[in-house]
Amino acid sequence: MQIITSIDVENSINSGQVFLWKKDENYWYGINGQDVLQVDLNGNVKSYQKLKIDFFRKNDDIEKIIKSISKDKVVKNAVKKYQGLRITRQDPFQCLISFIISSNSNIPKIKHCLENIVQKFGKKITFENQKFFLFPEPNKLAKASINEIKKCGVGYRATFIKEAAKIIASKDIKFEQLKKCDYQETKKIICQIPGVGNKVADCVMLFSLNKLQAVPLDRWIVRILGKYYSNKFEIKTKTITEKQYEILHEKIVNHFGPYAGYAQQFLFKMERENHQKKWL
DNA sequence: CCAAGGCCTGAATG
DNA sequence: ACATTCAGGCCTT
Repeated sequence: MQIITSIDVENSINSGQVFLWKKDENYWYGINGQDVLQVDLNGNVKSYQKLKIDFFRKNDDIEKIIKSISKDKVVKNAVKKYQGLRITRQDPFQCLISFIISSNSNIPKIKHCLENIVQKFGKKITFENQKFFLFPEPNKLAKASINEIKKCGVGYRATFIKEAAKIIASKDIKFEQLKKCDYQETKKIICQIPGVGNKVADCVMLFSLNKLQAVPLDRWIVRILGKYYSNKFEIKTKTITEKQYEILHEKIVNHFGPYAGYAQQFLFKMERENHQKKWL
């Protein structure tokens, strides 16, 4: 099989990983913490803060990863069809808040809420002749009132957001430290944050803390496993308990290997496209 | 350890 | 129209 190592920005942005992104004729623009990224169609990134960040994980050995996860026909097809789809390396705080908001919600609404949050609490800047709002720093959301946060449309998640921001602002949890910890240890720590359960934790770990074996098991992935992998991973109930989540994840990593998170992203993309679900 | 119910909100369904 | 249902879950009982 021929593995193409270039990046498909469109597929990567439109795969449920990020929300504060928009496109004009030539570029994608995205908010990433205190930074704004301008990305051309080849995945070349220009940073507002002039940082050299590897947002699309170009430094990953994608050829090795694709080979590693290509364990069955289903992923192989997804990988082939959505070539160039990459896992992103996001600002952890923004990623955390984004996925706390994501729970029991959907992409258009998550995007809407996050846009309200950056407008209300983020710093306004100009980059490439356009106005952007940066993502608010933890301290800013930690000090905000629950009601102010609620006005962004996040509902009961407002308390989670404030408490999460307080934990990060106070440095009780340090993302830079978590990047050095292993999967299990990291998960145990971030699940202590209110509004963060198994699924949200896996999103934060996969998309911002370099844990490529993290596999967010949302409704879609559970559905996919039931549909294409019923012989390998049997799922009896509609909603899976914490224990079942743990066991299932173990089986998945057993099957797909240490880059299982990549496999998950390809499968997720495939099934959502098949069902013509909306992206950004 | 598991099951059930509640939760903000808005778009989609009937 | 208007009421239900549902959506990238989590938390409490």
